[in-house]
Amino acid sequence: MFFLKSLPTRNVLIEYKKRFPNMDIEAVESALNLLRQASLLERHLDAYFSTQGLSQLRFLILIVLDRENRKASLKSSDIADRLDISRPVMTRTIQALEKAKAVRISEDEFDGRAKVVSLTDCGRSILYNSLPGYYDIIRDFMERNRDSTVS
Amino acid sequence: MFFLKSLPTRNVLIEYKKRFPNMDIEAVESALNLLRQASLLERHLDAYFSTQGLSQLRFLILIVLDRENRKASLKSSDIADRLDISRPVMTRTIQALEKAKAVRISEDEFDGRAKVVSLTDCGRSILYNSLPGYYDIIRDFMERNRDSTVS
DNA sequence: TCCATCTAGTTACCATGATAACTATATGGA
DNA sequence: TCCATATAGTTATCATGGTAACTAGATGGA
Repeated sequence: MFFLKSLPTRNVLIEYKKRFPNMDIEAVESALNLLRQASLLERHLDAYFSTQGLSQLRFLILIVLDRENRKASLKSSDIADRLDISRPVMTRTIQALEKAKAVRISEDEFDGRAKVVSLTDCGRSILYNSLPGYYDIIRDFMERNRDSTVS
Repeated sequence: MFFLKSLPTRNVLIEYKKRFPNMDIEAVESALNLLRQASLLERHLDAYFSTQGLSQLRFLILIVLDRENRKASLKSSDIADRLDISRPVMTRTIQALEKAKAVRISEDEFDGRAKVVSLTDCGRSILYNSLPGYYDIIRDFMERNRDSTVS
């Protein structure tokens, strides 16, 4: 989350550059724009997900499972790796998803330490019901922000 | 924070579009790229800020104060508005900054409810010491990612 | 084979965002 | 003037990210 409603004007950046000459004005402008845009989009998505009983991460877990579930169930740690997220967060989140009947957690038959996660029919409907709204938010957001874009 | 290390390929998106025709493939690609890039940059910045005894938000508060402190001290709620952040978070964060001697909190002379926040010399040095490293991270990041850019 | 080391998952705890509900003060219309 | 309502800040609590340290199981070289 990055906030700063009104980004610094170019003049302000030029002032800072006088004192900190290693600053790259274009890079800073693009970076702040990137951070701000992404934070706004994340807020829209988070608000939407919470109406669906989901969160960013829960949604992504369902997406990953839907994408690769047919070949085999995924180990919890594989999902964590793919999502670039810590294992404790993974544990907590898949337990919440299991409680919501969206995933099934079972023992791995080859590795006694591992758990495998698979999507339930219920989980798949939650995901598929949420996707149209998700795509609408993205389309509207990208449309509205086509101009204030990141280089 | 948006994770998903490897974004969906175009083929995967095309598959989803068959089922969810309201999806705009270009928009989804751009949006996921935007979210991923911003999350990576935020991670770099957060890691850097924590070496400086700062956080994103503490840094931004110092920046806002530095930018506008000369004309008058800022009310806590004005900063919260500018940073688009909730007041409880503001309360907690300026109290932490006060404890670190980076800001001074005093009563507003016109409004008995309000508090005004101003940058201390110590706070200004913390900020100015952190800026060169901050600009370096941004420059390097934007350089490395000039190609994988957001439309 | 056996032990050192690695890995999967969990637990405990911290950081930092949010909202709801509270207190104290300000403000404006009857 | 006085009271209803609005606003500033705080407190309590939740959500969701992280790391450190733990348990249990896997693995590979002496």
